[in-house]
Amino acid sequence: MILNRSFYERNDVCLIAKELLGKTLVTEIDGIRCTGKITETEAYDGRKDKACHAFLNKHTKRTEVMYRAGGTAYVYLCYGIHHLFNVVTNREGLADAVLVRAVEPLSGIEAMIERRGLESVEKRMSSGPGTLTQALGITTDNHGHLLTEGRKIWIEDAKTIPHEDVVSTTRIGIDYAGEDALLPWRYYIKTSKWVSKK
DNA sequence: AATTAGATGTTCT
DNA sequence: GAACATCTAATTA
Repeated sequence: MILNRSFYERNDVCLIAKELLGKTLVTEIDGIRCTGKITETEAYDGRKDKACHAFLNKHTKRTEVMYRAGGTAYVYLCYGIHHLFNVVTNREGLADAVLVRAVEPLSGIEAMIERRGLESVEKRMSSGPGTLTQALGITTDNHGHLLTEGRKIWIEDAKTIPHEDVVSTTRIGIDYAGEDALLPWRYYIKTSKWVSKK
């Protein structure tokens, strides 16, 4: 079942980031269907989190879609090279988002290997925010796409990971955010090897 | 095993 | 110009 608006529009981005663990991320790009189990996420809060691109209601061309309704894809180019995939959450006007940082490949493996330029499946294929998007074929073309329609990109429901199997720790690459860099808003599945950094 | 350099669009100074 | 929600290959120790 495809996750719908009521899942994404809740007013608790950290809860949604945790609940996204274990769910299935699906892409159907260039006619190829690929799926992966979400194993690592990070939460960003537009109102109280300095690390968020939309902190203090900041509007730029890039952040505009973060203010849309929950369930919208926010894809941006990082370091001029990597496409990072986020899910916008909360109601329209409240700019929260969850960054998907790693997935475990489930199907469409051949296409993922091809896109990543690998010979076989290995950890580095999709455990990292820049690599999973490359594996699944996600680019800034998908920026602003609705995840609730089952077209090109969506997320399907799956069993929620039990609380004791979820690790909550600090986020990566946001040292510039001062004290907010210490918030334990990165979540990953303890038993999974498909995690960028333990 | 740990550190460094190089790739490079968008945004802000 | 500088910084940035990164990754890889090469270098150092």
